[in-house]
Order: sequence, then structure tokens, then C-alpha cells
Amino acid sequence: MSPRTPQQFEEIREEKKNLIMDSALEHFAREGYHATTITHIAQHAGISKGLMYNYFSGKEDLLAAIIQRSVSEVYNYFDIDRDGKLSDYEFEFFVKKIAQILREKQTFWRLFFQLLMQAEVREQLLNYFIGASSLMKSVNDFKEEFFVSRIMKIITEYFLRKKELKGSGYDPFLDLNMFILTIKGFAVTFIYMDDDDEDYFNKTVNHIIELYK
Amino acid sequence: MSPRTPQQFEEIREEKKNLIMDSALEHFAREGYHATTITHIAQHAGISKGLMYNYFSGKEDLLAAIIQRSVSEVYNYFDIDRDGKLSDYEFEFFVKKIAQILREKQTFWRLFFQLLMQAEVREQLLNYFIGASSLMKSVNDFKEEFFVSRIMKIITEYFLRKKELKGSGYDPFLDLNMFILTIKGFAVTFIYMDDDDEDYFNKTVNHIIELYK
Amino acid sequence: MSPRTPQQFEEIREEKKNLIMDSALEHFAREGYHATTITHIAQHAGISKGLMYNYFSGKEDLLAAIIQRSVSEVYNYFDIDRDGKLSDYEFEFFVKKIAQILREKQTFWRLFFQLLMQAEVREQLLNYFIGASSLMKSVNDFKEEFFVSRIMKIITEYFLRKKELKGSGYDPFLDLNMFILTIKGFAVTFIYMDDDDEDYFNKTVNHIIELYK
Amino acid sequence: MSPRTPQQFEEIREEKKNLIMDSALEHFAREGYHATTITHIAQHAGISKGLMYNYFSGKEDLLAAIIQRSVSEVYNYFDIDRDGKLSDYEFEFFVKKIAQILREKQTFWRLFFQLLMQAEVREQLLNYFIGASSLMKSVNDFKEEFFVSRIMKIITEYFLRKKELKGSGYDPFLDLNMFILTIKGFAVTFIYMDDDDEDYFNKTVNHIIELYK
DNA sequence: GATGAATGAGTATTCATTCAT
DNA sequence: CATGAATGAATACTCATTCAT
Repeated sequence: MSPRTPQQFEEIREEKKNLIMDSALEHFAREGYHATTITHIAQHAGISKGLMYNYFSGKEDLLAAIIQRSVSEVYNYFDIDRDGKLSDYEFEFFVKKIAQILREKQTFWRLFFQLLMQAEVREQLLNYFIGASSLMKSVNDFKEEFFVSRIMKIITEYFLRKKELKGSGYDPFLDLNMFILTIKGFAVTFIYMDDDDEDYFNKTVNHIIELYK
Repeated sequence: MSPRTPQQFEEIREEKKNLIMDSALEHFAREGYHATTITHIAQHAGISKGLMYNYFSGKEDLLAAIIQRSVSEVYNYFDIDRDGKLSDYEFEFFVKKIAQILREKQTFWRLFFQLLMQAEVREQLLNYFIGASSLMKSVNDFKEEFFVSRIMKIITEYFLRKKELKGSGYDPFLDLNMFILTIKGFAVTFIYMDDDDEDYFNKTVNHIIELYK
Repeated sequence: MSPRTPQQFEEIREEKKNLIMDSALEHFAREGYHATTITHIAQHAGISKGLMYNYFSGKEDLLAAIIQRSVSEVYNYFDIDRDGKLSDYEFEFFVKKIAQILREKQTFWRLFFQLLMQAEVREQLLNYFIGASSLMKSVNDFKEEFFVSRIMKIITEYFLRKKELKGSGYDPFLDLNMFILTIKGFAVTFIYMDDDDEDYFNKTVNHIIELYK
Repeated sequence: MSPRTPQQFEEIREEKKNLIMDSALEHFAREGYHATTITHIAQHAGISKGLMYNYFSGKEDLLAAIIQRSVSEVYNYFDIDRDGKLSDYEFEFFVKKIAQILREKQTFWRLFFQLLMQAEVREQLLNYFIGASSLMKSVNDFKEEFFVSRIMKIITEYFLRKKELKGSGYDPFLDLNMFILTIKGFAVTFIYMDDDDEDYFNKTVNHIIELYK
């Protein structure tokens, strides 16, 4: 009889938001952003369309929220702020981390790849995030930040150090690019693999590590 | 002004169809199939909406026609029905062929990847083709046919033969999968690269050949 | 902390109701009845949407309550039920009264004019009041009652008496209508004047009195 | 069988646009801008909702188009670019012109007054016009231009010249303001009068002319 | 009393497709 | 062949109102 406390309301909100985002992510990843209807998202989440607009200002906002949520999760994953250098052991750990995150958030990565491949959506999102916040939150910023600056610096350094061992015939930048290309191929292969063949997955990961460590 | 022969009419029709398909492909690849409107396609092609329906029965049919056109082109490209065996030299030729086709039809491959990544569209197309024709013409069929049967057989045999040379420590299937994965990574990398850095492109192709020949 | 008496409860209720009505009036007058949302009214009043429904049965009821409140105030203002005749002095007093009430309740009059100008709302209100009460409380009734019967009788008589002084060339009904028309023009002018120029206001009032006394 | 010429299309467009605007004006004036639904406008015009969007980009655009159309008509009405001075005869003509235009475009003026009285809509329109064009096209610009500069200059001069005749006891600015106030009262009175009493209307116009000539 | 999550009927808007000319 | 006006079904979104707590 007594009214809900602000905390209770907050909990309900958080829970429902995640419920809606989960439903939306699934649809976005499967049917694509444009082909997905709010009605389907709401039905699948078991709520009314109206409620969705109570939590998100629209379809675009919903997409943005999904990305942000995952971006946070990814950041938490790669929280390796040690000395900024990768030993062989750490390189192995790093590749396995990537593999793990691709596998655990498979649905999200399906969506993310799709978005990266659509110039239109990319721009929409960019506008959205630039308008809404100065933090690095957009797909593009994320891409930049994630692949280019933080991680890339560490990786680049790792390959440069290999040169000292391998000698003058070794081109560290070619090897680096091949490594990235391989990771992309790995991602595309396993993100869209419906049946989870763990053995095959691990075998491939280990082989990549062998090739580039 | 002598009246046109039926053949001339046919040629004009083919030209117009290609014009429309080119316009549509550009939009589909850039904005995605669902986000692209018939109006935009027609405007960009410089014709009326009505005329589009004179050539294609609808948006879906237009998409199907684009894919078929490219499928034919791909088939023509890989018309290597010799002895079914790949020498080292032929392997090199084969990889270069793939690279070349990815580059020349970049826009189409952008669309194709997008479609592959959307379960929904995949199914729609499948239904369409199954309903409309008994030939193997769908994206899926194409995928099957292209990667699995014809080409894959040749490639598989190529890697199996390598085993004879490399000895028992060599796992031909792992190597094969790594090769395919690398090709995928290569495709994803260069299909979505906006500026055409020919040097970098060729360097990468040659390196892949080195790795797997 | 002695428990509140029923009367105290009643006072609190009245206060809250007035708070809500004030908030609503401001929004209605500024954005229009239809463009104003319950959410905004509640937020502006610092209460929850739910509570609003504790005090008013709905948006329409809220509007009606606002009008009734002001109607009462207007009635109290013009409580001149003496002999029913207007001396020159009383006429002056009467015009000044009108001016004063227009100025003091500017926001309400903005809303009122808006409503008068929308046939739709007018009818809605009419239905509401007729359905809810047998008293003459609606905008229309108020209009009727205020301008036509009570006050109008007195004013009409005032202008008719002027004929006795002015002679046969004088058309009392034309003069009466011109007076009303002038009052309307005065109202429209000052209700929608954002800056309150008291001097100009008074000068105009006095001039109107001069013209029609 | 032969296709329509561009001229024919243009004619159809122009006709339909006016049809839709007429229907919309009627509803806007009667029910108010916000309370009017696109569905009603379309139904009343006997067309589909979709078609409305073929001609106007939205509800707001439709409103803007209606205003612009009327603004043009008003400008054509008051095309008195003579010496910029008003003789007594011309003053009479001028007032009659105003009366005529109020009467002929009664529905539009109902809408226009409504808009002027809603700060919210006023701002929306302002933004719309400022964004769309640098010409003086907005309600506000129109108001400014119409009442303040062009016409007002001529009128002001007219009243200033009267001072020379009437002597030092005469306050031309007070008289001017009273004239404007009277015109407003006249407008409000007759715009919202449902039955067209021509006699009463003319009598009032003539009386106003008498008072201020 | 008080809250705000939840609903659903209603509204603006979009767009593939049809069809008269 | 060719046009674009016209349609209508579908879609995103809004908001007054209800109700469990």
C-alpha cells in the first residue's frame, strides 16, 4: 500500500530497459535495424509499444543505448592498463580475450558488423552521438578508440619488438596488418556460425596465436 | 527513322535494366536494402517509378536481378574447368582472381555481405528463388555452390595434396580453414576501404599467396 | 504533530487544486489546450500525474475547473446589484473594473479568448457543463449571462438613457455596439501585450470613458 | 493513351494543393491547429492521407502553405502604392478594403487570429519560415510588415496630418491607437459572427469611417 | 495521499505498388 | 514506352488515463 521507493522505481526501470534492449538487439542483429519494427521488439519483450517510449526516445535512441551498453562491457573486458607492453604470454591472453568476447556477445557483434557496413546508419549514429554527448561513445569513436589508439598502440609495439628478434627481412607493419586481417576473418567466420563448435573454435584461436606470437 | 528491329528493342531494354540495377545497387550497398526507397532508385537512374515496374516486378525482384547478374559474372570469372587440379601457379592465379573480382565489383560485394548478415533477407531471397525458379540462383545457393561444391572441391584437393609434401605434422583441414578465414578477412578489409591503395592491396595479396601456396 | 482536522485537510486540498490549476492555466494559455500535456502540467506543478487525477477527473475537467474558478471571480468583481442603473460615475467605475480585471487575470483571458475562437472546444465544454450541472457555468453560458443578460441589461439601459440627452439624431444601439466593439478591441490589444505599459493602458481606458460616457 | 504533359501534371498538382489547403483551413479555423487531424483533412478533401504527403511535407508545412497563400492574396489587395498619402476619400476606401478582406477571407482570419494568440504555434511557424526562406513570409513578418511598416506609415501620416486641422488639443497618436484598437474590435466581432448581417456590418464600417476620418 | 510504470487507442508519416493518361 | 498522381497498409510515435504499490 505504501508507495514504491525511488530505489524500487530505479530497479524496475533498469530491469525493463535491459529487457527491451535484449529484445531489440536480437531483432536488430537478425533482421537488420531498418527491417525491425518497434511492434516486434515490444511484443517479443512482452510489453506495450508505449512503454518502450517511456524508456527510449525512439528507435534510434534504442540502438544507441544498446551500443553504449556493449561498449562499456567491452571496455571492462580489456582493462589491461599495465605497462602498455605485451609479452608473448600476454599476447596469447589478448587474442583469447578477443575470441572470448566475440563468442560471448555474438549477437551484439552481428549487429555491430552490420552497422559498420552501412554508411547510412553509421552517419545517423555519428550525428546522434555527437549531438548528445562529448564522450567517446559512438560506433565510430569506439572503432577509433578501440582499434586505433589504445589497443592498437599496444599491438603495434608488440609487432615492432618482434622485428628485433626476427631481423631485417621481417616487415612488422605487413605482419601487423595480416594479423588484424586474420582477426577480422576470424570474427566474420565465428560471429555468423550458428552452431557453436567449441573444439574448432579453440583450435583456430590457438593456431592464430601460433602464427603471430 | 527506320523502325527499330525487335533485337534493337531488346538491347534498349537490357540497357535500361542495367541502368536501374546500377542505381539500385549503389543505394542498396550504401543505405541497405530496407532503407532504400524505390523513389530514390528511380530518381538516381533518371526514370519514373512507373517505368521501374515495367522492368522489374518489385523491389525484391530488383534485388534478385542484381544478385543474379553478379552471380553470372562471377561464374564467368572462375570458369576454370580444366582438370580440376590446382598447380602452385594456378593457386596464385586463383587468389589473384578473387582479389581482382572483390576490387572490381566492390559495390556489389558490400551489398552481398550485408545480405549474408541478415537472416531475414536471406530467407526472403531463398523463398523468392525457390518459388520462382528451379535453378540454383539464390544467395544461399550461390554461397553453397561457390564455396562448397565447385571451387571448394578444387581448393580442398589443393590443400590435401600439400599434405603429401609437408608430412604428417601438417593438418590440411586446419590450413584450409585458415586460408578461407584469411580470404574473408581480406574481403572485409578491402571491400570497406574507401581509398584504393593499390600497393597495399597487392602486397597483401602476394603475402597471402606466400602463406598458403 | 497533532492529527489534522478535516478542515485542515480541506484547505490543503484546495491549495493543491489551485496549484495545479495555476500550472495548467499557464500552459493552456501559452501552448493551447490541445498542445498541453498532462505530464507538463504535473511537472510544472511539482506533483505526479497520478495525483492530478486525484483532484480532477481528467484534462477536460481541469479546464472546466479553471474556467469556473475565474467565472466566480468575475462575478464577485461585478457584484453591482443596486438599482440596476448606471450613473455617469458608475459607468466610469464599470469600464475601469473591466480594464482592471483584464489586466489582473491576463493569463486567464488569453485562454478564454482562445477557447471562444475554437468552435470545437466550445462545444465540448458546453456538453461537459450541461451533462455535469444544471447551473449556468459554461463558457457559453458565462458569455450569455455576462454580456447578454445581467450586465448587458444595465449597459443597454445606460445607452438608452443617453438618447434622452442627445436627442433624435442619436442611435443608442449603434453606440452600444460600438462601445462593445471598442471594449473587445481594448481586450485583444492589452491581453496580448507582453510589456505592461501602465500609462498607455490608463490613457486608453480614460479615452474610452470619455468617448462613451 | 498518350502520357500527360508536364503542364497537365502541374495543373493537377495546383488544383489538388488548393483543394487540400481549403479543407485544412476550414478545419484549422474551426477546431484549431492541434486538434485537427490529417485524417479529417484528407477525408474532407476526399483524398487519401498519403496524397497529402505527396504535396506537403507535413502538418506544419501545410499550415505554412495556407498562410503564404493568404499573405499573397492580402498583398494583392492592398496594392496602393500611390503617393503614400491618404486623402479622406482614400481613408474611407482603405477602411472599406479592410472590412471587405475580413469578410471575404473570414475563415482564414479565424485561423490567423488563433495563431497569433498561441505563443507556441507562433514560434514554430517562425522557425519554419526562418529556416525555409529569407523572404518576408512568416506570420510575424507579415504582421510586422503589414501592420507596422507599409500600411502603418501611411496611416500614421494620415493621423499626423489631421493634427494640422484639429489643433493643439488633438493627440494624433492616441487617436491612431484608438483607430487600430477599434479595427481590432471590429475584426474580432465580425470574424466570429456566424450569420452575415450585411446591414449591420456596413453600418458599423461607416460609423468607424465617420469617427476617424 | 502519492508515485510513476504501464497501457492502448489514436495520430502523423512513409513507401511499395497501381493505374489512368 | 513513360509518367507521376493516387492509394493504403504498415510503422513510428504520443499521450490521456489506469493501477499496483
